[in-house]
Amino acid sequence: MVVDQLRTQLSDDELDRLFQAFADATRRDIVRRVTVGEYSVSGLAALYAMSFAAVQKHVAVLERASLVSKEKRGREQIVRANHDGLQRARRLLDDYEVIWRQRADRIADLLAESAAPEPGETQAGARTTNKSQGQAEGN
Amino acid sequence: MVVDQLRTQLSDDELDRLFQAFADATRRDIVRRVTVGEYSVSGLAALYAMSFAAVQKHVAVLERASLVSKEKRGREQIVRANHDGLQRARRLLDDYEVIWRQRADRIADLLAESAAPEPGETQAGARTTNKSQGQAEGN
DNA sequence: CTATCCTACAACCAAATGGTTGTAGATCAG
DNA sequence: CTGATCTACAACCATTTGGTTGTAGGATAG
Repeated sequence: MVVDQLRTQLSDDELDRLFQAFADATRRDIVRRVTVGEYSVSGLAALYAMSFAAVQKHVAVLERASLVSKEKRGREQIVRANHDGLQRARRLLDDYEVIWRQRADRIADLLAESAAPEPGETQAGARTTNKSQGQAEGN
Repeated sequence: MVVDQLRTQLSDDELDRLFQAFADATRRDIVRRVTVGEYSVSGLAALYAMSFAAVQKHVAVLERASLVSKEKRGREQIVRANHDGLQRARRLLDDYEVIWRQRADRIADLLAESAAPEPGETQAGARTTNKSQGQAEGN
């Protein structure tokens, strides 16, 4: 029951690409727009004060992050939202939320027990007491 | 009723910093860890195969994104999670979700009406019909 | 007091990012 | 066929990012 909150199974690279894709206002705007309607790449490019090639790159970033997909239609390339990517990002943040709440619960438990020094499984290991505390375990 | 889903009122810069902060596996790990327990900066540094200064920079990125905060305790600097930042990120993705669902609803409506060409408020404007479609409006 | 530990910060470097212009291939209109 | 449009991609540039090492200052242990 301890591994359940990380069910999403996204690789580090996928998450890097996902959040990196969101870390730009133009790209967030593109995502919002193609969520509402359909745009060609040039249709999107007309919306922003930058070159066509720049918007093309933004779309490419979103595509690598699985947040949008393109579909050729005649001579245009239609960009549409990929809802799965969005949901995966949400799920990760939800996982953090779950961890946060578990922590709150655990603190409540500790306060309830108040003094029952169950050895070997306390919340220790967090505070860096001093030397030789678990190295490189988490990378 | 159209502005309600963007109640979060986060500036573009804040959102940039927020998502940029999540766009690195080491930083995500730091957030996860300090959500569970308390770590000093050097305690965190001992966990990763990189220099103390590098971890220090990661923590600084998280701090500028309002995802963690530091508190001086003796000669150590304790890093702890800032739940608000996390919640703000979640809320933005939730907003996208709301927009997505509204779009689904609207498509359903259109399919229901099937043919009732209510002028001036159809879903057009999205497809880039051809020339002179709303430029620079969104930036 | 002295040595050690934790932190902060500057300087530097390679690679990635976000933008540009230019060139070239497809597709559509006439 | 010809011209206009939409796209893709290469090359280039400035800035940011993610890492390093080195120096210096404040807090603690002995």
